[in-house]
Amino acid sequence: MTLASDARTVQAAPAPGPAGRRRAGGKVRRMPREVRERQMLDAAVEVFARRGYRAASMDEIAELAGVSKPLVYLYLQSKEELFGACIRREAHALMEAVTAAVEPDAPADARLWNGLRAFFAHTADHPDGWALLSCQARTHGEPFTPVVAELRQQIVDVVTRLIAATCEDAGRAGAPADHEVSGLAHALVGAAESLAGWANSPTGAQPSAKETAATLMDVAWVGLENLVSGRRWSPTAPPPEDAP
Amino acid sequence: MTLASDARTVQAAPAPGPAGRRRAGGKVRRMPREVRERQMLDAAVEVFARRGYRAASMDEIAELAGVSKPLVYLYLQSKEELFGACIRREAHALMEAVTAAVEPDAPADARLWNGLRAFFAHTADHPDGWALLSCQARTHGEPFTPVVAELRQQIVDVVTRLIAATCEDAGRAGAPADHEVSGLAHALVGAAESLAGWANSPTGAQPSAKETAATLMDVAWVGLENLVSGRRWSPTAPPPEDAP
Amino acid sequence: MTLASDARTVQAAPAPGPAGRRRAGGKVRRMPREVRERQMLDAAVEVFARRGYRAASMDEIAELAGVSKPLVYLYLQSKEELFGACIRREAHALMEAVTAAVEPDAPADARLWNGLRAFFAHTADHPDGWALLSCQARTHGEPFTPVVAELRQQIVDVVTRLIAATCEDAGRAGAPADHEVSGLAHALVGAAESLAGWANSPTGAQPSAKETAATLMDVAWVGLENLVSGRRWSPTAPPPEDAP
Amino acid sequence: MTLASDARTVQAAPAPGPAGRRRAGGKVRRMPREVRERQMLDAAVEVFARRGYRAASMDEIAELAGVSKPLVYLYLQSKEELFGACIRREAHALMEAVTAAVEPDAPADARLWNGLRAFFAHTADHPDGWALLSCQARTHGEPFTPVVAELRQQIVDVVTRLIAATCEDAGRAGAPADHEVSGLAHALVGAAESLAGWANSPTGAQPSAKETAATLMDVAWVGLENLVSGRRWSPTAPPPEDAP
DNA sequence: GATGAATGAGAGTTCATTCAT
DNA sequence: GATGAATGAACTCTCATTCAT
Repeated sequence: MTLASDARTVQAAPAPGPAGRRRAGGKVRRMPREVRERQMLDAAVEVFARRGYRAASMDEIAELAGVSKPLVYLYLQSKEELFGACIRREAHALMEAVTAAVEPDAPADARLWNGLRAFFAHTADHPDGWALLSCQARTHGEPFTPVVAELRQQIVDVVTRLIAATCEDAGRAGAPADHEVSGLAHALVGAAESLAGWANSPTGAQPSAKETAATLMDVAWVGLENLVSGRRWSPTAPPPEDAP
Repeated sequence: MTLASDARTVQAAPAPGPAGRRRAGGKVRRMPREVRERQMLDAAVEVFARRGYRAASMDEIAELAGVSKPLVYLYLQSKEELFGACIRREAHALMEAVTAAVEPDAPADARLWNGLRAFFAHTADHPDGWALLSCQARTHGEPFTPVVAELRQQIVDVVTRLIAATCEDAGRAGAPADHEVSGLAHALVGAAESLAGWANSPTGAQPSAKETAATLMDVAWVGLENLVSGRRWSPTAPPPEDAP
Repeated sequence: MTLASDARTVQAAPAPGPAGRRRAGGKVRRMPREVRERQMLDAAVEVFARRGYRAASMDEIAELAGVSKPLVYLYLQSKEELFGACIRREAHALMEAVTAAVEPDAPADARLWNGLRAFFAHTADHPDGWALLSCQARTHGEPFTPVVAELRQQIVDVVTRLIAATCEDAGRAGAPADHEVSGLAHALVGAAESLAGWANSPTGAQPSAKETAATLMDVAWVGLENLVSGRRWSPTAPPPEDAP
Repeated sequence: MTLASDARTVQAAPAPGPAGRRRAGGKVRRMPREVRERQMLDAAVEVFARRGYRAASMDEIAELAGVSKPLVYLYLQSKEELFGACIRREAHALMEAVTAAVEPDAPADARLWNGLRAFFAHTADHPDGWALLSCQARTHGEPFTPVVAELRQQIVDVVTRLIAATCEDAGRAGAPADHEVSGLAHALVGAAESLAGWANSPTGAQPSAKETAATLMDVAWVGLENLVSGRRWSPTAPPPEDAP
């Protein structure tokens, strides 16, 4: 699992290198471009997550990255491009983490289980990246909305495929319709998102990724199995049909 | 059910009223403060939802509300207060809608079912309000985040109580621990939120509130029942314990 | 002769008005939009003339106009639009001044004479405006170049018509070809421009517009008459034909 | 006639030279300083002419010259110095071209004629240099204005001497006063400048240097002769003395 | 000698906010 | 009560210029 964003470098103590490469003040200068760029992306993800796209200022990003603003522009062109680069990197990292954890030949429930664990583990490790993908993604009106929406859709698609696979593992009778599967996928992803936020929130029990995944599996898997085998919940005493 | 935001007034042709209340130019003046304020809030919700908090401009809000900018400030103090007022109004309306639909004495599944239906119906009817609550409000580290967090907590609490009630309806054996209940509640709320967004998204099947609620009930209720009776999912072939 | 730019207001002491309209500091606020706009244009013409388009800063313009920068943007949109407005105003004023001085029914030489006097008088009175038209106009690469070029062309066209009229007043024989007339017009305008600059330059005799016009008439009119009647200068001892 | 700017080197494929002076990459290194400097000046003249002083960027100049930016600074100190060097080189080249064409012992009209032809030929051959001298340099109140002003004064002085010589060739009667001569010289130079711009402009007849010079001689020489012999134009019906 | 890496300073532009009528 | 006039502060972005290798 090679995740670009694993190599966080913000504020990280740089490799000392030979004596003389440090200034008296301790600030290392003249890093290779690749390293600087990663530092900037790290800082940008953090600031974008904390403030939102509009409220984030390039000044703050540059300062957090430990470079001057013009350098950010030199390497990453504009605020919009910078944001796009952040989104792409974080989405890619998350997808990598999840797909790497899912063995294609395992049974459906094992795949879901492993995928969920990887998802919760990754979002717990990269809360800022997850904040970017889950919150900023839905903000309307900004020029990058389509990009984010597409990356989010990729995640939903993976889950959709998982559920569809589950259906195929089971018998055919009463299999849910396509739009039901789609709805389920969104429900599952939403539940996972919410749990990720809850698990990472400072208040509360701070459960591990495994516990969180188990909680979700407990409630979702049986429900899924039920659904797949055609059983549905129905109101025992059907409510009056007044509401939409 | 008296929801403030039901009485949308943006751009609506005002009731003419007695002669003399209109100017020659056709613009109605001297509306009662309450009405003006609602107009402003309606406009603000729309603009905030469309653009996001930072990108929304007071100019656009004032223009959409049909009033001058200083009046907006006279009534609502500042952009931040205005946003807070929007959030409070929309949150209150949503809570009202949901709680009004839940009969306290009904069985647990009926309460959940009715609550979900009301939730999906309301969010579908007030997409701007829902966009505010679900997206814009979470983004910013700004001072209104607590308001939204509180609303969300209220909803989670309601659901938590529902689940707890379900547990009590069932026997005691294997009842989930408190933190499990909490996690379940968050999962359920997240699933509902995600479904609401999906159901309202322009792409896709545009299911009715009832269908959406059914989708969620199908997967969640059986899972809940299972959980309540102490059954858990567990990996049939336990994966190697390498991950957290 | 009603020239917009005659009513210069930069730094002008504003009409006092009733007591109480001045602040203690003496700065008058809340002028009608029209007045403020003229102030800004005056300041902009001065700064653009002094620094050139690119080197002129909106800060300096705003300060010279005695207003804040946002007001300049509120009224005049952008630097480019502001420059365009300056060019248009100054070109219009110059054209007005010249055409107003030329009686259409007068003989050709009288028209040229009066036109030149008006030209020199106006450029002497509005050196900044003239600097804008004559210098900035030729700067390449800027987005407004076509506009300035067109306005400059209008001036050349007026002179061209004057010369053509002179030709018609004279007999037909040996009348100069069209492209010769065009060249003459450019030569005359260039001479006038140069004289205007010389007449306004701090060094030297500071001749009046009338004297300047006389100097130009002395050399140009006889030349013109000669040309019109078909006489040309030719090298008495023709130089070897090696040069282009 | 040795004009520095004749040896244009921009983008020119350098003479290969002995093996070993090229790198593997094909880029020639270690050119003699003189050559490098000329390349830079050529590039700078082109970019300054195209964009104007302020809009020209050192990046673009360095790139066009095919060298790195620090090298430009090493050789030419600063943007301002670089611009000054361009102006000086182009001004020197123009003066050389004109003075080389004027035989000191020829009669006055021949000297004027040859000088004008050389002027128009040179400006036509070096449009960028001429653009620099005629437009960019006048605009700015910056420190290189004196350089251009001095060049211009040199030209005016030459013309002034020509006119004075013409006066001496003719009789003394009615010879123009000194300030008249000065004015005439400015008018002539301005006319020539304007014609140079017109002759080089993309629109229009694109006349040759000889034709352009002839056009100017036709109108100016007779005027000069007239003036020298004391004849003046005067309004046949003197206009009312209302204007300055 | 030549250059990739880096920046201080300042540009145009926008916006929430407040007077003074 | 309602508004046209006005601004301080901040933002994105660019550029001439210099190190350190």
